[in-house]
Amino acid sequence: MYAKVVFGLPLEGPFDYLIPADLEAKIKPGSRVKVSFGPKRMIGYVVMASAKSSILKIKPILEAVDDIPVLDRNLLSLTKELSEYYGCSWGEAIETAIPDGLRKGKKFSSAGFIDKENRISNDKPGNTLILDQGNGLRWDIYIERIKTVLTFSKSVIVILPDIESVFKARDLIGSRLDIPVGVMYRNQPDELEVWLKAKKGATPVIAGTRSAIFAPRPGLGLIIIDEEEDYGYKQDQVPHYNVREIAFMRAKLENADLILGSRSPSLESFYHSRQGELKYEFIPRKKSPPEVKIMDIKDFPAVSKKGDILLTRFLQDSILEALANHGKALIFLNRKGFATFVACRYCGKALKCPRCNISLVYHFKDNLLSCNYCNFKLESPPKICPECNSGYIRYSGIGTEKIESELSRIYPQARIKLVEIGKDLDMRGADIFVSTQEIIRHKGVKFDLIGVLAIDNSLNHFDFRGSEKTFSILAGLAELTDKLIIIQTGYPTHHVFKAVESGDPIIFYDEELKQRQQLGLPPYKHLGIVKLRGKKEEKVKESAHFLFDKLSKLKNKKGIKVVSVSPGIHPKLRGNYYWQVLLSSNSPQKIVELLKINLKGFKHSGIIVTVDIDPV
DNA sequence: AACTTACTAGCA
DNA sequence: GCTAGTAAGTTC
Repeated sequence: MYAKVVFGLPLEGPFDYLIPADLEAKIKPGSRVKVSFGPKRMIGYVVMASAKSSILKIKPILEAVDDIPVLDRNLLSLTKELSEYYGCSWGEAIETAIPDGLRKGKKFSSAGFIDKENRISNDKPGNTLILDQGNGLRWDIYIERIKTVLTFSKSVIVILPDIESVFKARDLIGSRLDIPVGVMYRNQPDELEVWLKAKKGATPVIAGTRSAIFAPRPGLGLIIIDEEEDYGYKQDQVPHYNVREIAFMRAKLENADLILGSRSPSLESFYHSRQGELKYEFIPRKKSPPEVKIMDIKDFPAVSKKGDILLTRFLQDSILEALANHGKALIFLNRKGFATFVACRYCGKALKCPRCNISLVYHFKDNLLSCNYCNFKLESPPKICPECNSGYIRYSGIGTEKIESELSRIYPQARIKLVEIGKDLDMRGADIFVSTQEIIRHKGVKFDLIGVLAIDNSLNHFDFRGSEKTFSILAGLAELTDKLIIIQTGYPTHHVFKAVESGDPIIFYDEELKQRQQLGLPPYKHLGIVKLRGKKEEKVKESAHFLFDKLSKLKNKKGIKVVSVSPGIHPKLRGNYYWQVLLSSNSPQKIVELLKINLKGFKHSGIIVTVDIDPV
């Protein structure tokens, strides 16, 4: 007998190996094996058994690492589908689906495994999208569905965006259903034990982050993805999978149900619900929505003495009123730091990160300059320009720290607090809170007034998802007050603000879908990005253009549009230069196929090429 | 990816 | 003729 083996390398394979007679009982599809591959010994994964092989110089499998496969049939198929969708090798897909310890060859004991027969559940409501305006009421639906699934002796995976939410979900589900809930995330201290426990079927409900979608739990009946639009659900390394896409695949393979829940679903999921691929449930707001005031900064200037655009008169008065009534106010600004742009007034030279070439942000409290994209920090910022030696360093651009100091100048009587990331929020500790979108993570806090500053940055600054991101932020903020939100903007008629003003999210989704369709963007088209990176700027640029020309000139593009070649969103990041080629198509499969063929012979020295399907 | 082999430009 | 640098090929 022969085994077809793949490796966690960017190599297609599979590679045939001879199964020694004494190992035949142990080696099945999904098994880990030790083999010699080229000059060295490696861990490989059996994907198929075969009675014959066409390879002449065949090597034997040296060792069966485990008694039972690391991946059952469904998970093995899932990794295959992942590799086909995202254009990585099957082996790479397998290695993203198993704990780090197993990749490195750690063994596990098969003691205590029982092959359990799965009962067929006849209660299958189908895949659902919940748009929850009810401040988390969707959790009642989650819990009911989990309860039902458990009565059929089936299991549940609940996916959350971050570890903190995972623990909260564990506590909530655990206490409401009076059951233990397993927790799973990459690099947790007891990762292997948790994985093993799940595989043995010991924890019917597992709460976890992105990677928990690969939990080896048998008899899966339900997958829940909360805050399904979260960008953390997209892996930022190869393979760039999105947990939502994998959840669809896994639910289908395991004949399980999928629930996507959010107060502001992705355009993709909303579109799927419109297409009838997802059932749509809407949970309305419990209380009447807050009053929303859109202040057009063209009509209501918000100019400080120094010329910085800060708070409109109306917002200033509203804060004063809130203070007079002993209320709590929140000032929202999605920019950390004191000054977001530091430059020499004499020669115009801006202080930028040497690795990313992005403006450094000045933090007053710690008296340092830091880069928002890498960990670069400059302690004690220069007083004298490094370029021209003049003493005129100017700080401009507004961050939350600056707002904090500005507020204490305007309201000397008020207690003002900067909301810090990852720390508990003491509502009694201040009258006015200043925060970035971090505040949305704090559940259950309520303000009497929310002022939204410089929101136009997020509307314009990003890619085509700017509106979507902005809407998501504002929907989150709207949950934090029942009274009044004041939004300062230069685009008062924008559909994002119209939707927030009316309290009807559909206004946003309808208009945004219309625009996306007109522009040929997701969810109507799939995008694919070929990213090129390297140490030499000119070489990266050259290679990117070479690839763009090559793809553009192809005769048979199978409905794929070669859209553009451009510098990366961050053209210089952590010492590497980035360029990218953008493709679009109705089918992500076709993009992957085209790139598989055309990147095969594409090798330029010093250039690393990666593919990202459905980038976010 | 990591490694080997083949080839080429630059130099004495 | 030598070598450093790089392009191209291979891994069952």
